[in-house]
Amino acid sequence: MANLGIKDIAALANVSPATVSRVFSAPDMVSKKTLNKVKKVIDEVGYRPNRMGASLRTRKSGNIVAIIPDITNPVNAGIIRAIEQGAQSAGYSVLLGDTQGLEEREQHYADLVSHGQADGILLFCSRIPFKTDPNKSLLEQLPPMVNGNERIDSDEVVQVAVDNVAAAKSAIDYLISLGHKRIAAITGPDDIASSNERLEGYQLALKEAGIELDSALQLEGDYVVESGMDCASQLLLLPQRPTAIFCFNDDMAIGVMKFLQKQGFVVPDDISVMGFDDINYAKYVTPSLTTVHQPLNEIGSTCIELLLKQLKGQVVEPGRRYLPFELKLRGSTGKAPK
Amino acid sequence: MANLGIKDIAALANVSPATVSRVFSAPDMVSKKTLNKVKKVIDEVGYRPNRMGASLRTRKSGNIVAIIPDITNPVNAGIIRAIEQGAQSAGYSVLLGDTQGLEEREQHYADLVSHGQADGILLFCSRIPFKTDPNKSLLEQLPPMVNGNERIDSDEVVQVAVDNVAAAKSAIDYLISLGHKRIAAITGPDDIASSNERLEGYQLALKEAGIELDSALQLEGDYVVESGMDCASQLLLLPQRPTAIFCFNDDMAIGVMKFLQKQGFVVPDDISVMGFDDINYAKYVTPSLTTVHQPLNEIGSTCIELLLKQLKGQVVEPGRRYLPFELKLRGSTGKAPK
DNA sequence: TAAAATTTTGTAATCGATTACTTAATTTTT
DNA sequence: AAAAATTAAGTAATCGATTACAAAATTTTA
Repeated sequence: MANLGIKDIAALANVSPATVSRVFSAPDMVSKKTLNKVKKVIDEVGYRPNRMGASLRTRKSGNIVAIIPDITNPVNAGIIRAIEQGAQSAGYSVLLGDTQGLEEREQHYADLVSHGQADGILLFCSRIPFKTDPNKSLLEQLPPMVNGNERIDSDEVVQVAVDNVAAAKSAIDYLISLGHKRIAAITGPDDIASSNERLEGYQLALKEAGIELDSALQLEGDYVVESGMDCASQLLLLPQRPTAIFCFNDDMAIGVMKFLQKQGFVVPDDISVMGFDDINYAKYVTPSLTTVHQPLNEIGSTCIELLLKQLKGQVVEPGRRYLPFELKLRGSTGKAPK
Repeated sequence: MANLGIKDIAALANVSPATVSRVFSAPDMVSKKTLNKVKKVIDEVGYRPNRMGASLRTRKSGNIVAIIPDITNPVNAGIIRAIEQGAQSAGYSVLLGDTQGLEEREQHYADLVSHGQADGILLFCSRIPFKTDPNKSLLEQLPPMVNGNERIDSDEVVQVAVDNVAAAKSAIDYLISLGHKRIAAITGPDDIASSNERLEGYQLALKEAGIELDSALQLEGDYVVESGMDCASQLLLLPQRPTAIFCFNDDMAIGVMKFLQKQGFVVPDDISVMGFDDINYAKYVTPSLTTVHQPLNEIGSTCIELLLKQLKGQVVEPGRRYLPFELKLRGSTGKAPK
């Protein structure tokens, strides 16, 4: 069964191709009688309009591409799920661009737009994957795009995220309120904007509380469990150990706890541990992990909403939009030991 | 800057559109001299060939669609990552079809193929999302497709998975070897084929060991942590408690452990707990979780490989391909108490 | 009921590439 | 150096829809 095209349907129903097209795109422009006639033919032969044909003419692919560093990261997966949902109900499909953090791949996926294979970009990385002309304003060079969860250093980009500075600060404020003074931070890689923002919040909170910064308490991790373990072991070797460790994601916090426990420390009695993200398993480790909750669903749905707006031709004010974080106080943090 | 098309490039370079086309698709069919001439124009004006135009003509979209019940499930995410990798390096893009388990959505995504928006399907569900004509053979009605990780009841479909029967059986064999006789199973929803297969393996192992099946020890869960907790509480109410609990995924096993511990039981001294999947966090819960490892990367890469083969026009023998599972013996299982 | 207004349908150009086929240019053979 | 063989380039049809515009049919108005 060679696939039938709009012209075949038109012939079978004794109408013009234009009419068949209108049956789909503007059914109330065609009379009841012909509408039924055409519809009948359509489902008799099982006709499906070819999207490539339409896309070529309309210059809309109906796809958006989501560029993310790693889909196995539960934070990203949660966001993507919400995006997929929103896109689907607006008639869009989502192209998954898992980059493994490689710039080359970020560009590859961004290029889908210039090839007409996608109409817009949801970007979860901290660099702009285009060669841009520094003479012109960014705004007029970018395709419809929303930057989510990460930070791009430009106020001409539409951005959606949690206020990482404020979130980290409020995490540290909480630890300080428990009496902690020696508070370590295990950061993410230093080319990740959100990690740097969290670091800023950490330092801000300590300064405000009049606690001196100690660079020995600031370690760079890479967001995986093992790296939490490594950093924890370094911290334990310090002449003056921290009484609390704030990790910039939950995975590292889990690694820290695991390592401390292996060494015979009791969390939180000896050392408090705090994470960031509030992944599902944070509740179920032992002790349950105190952490900063990120509203993944809301992040995802806001991103897609703002992108869809742009795709409809509406103007979206560039700049950052902050979504509310929430401290989840659980079992891994407690009063500072004296 | 209105976007330039192949004709514009041809005009600028003083060649025919055919030649420009060949610069991309068959560069060694064009002479060095013209090749350079055309290439120069191409990157002077930043020309990007429009994929819709090409797709329309070639009837290949360059997309494949991955239909999965839930991207936030780490098992699915791991598989998808491998798929994305393989697809990308073969020049394909992946459309993400997260269905939330809804048949309607499965169909929606499968339809992308009949609309020419995707060339093939990677299906991780246990039903075929097409209306099929029972008179003809399935084989000739299906588009290029691979069914992964789940089971479809037809030997005309290309399938890739772990042998769930054997995997579950060997899990139970192991528990039996530790002296357990009262072994509970917490299954997945009963419309999930893989769950039913695991159940089969469970029952098979018990029978072979001459242990009588006890329907009170077989509870249906739904693969989330809370459901593990619920089922655990039911099992504890039994007059004769199990000494080991085999959960059909790790999340439920984590829930079971958490609940048992809350009730003051010691895992594994009082009750052993075993999971299935070997998600990343299985290693990091306390005690670490004994489970059945699924080779996510290999599942994903095998799926995409078999699909790409079909897309290249090669014939792929339908039927199941089993990938090796592995028992991960960790801290949550131990000798049966006497 | 004829004219005007409105609704419905049709015609044909168009989107941007690919490719079978033809023609032109170049190289090889004799 | 002419003929044959090979390589390079061009011509024009084609993929399947959409849509501006024109024409026909229908309804409303006077």
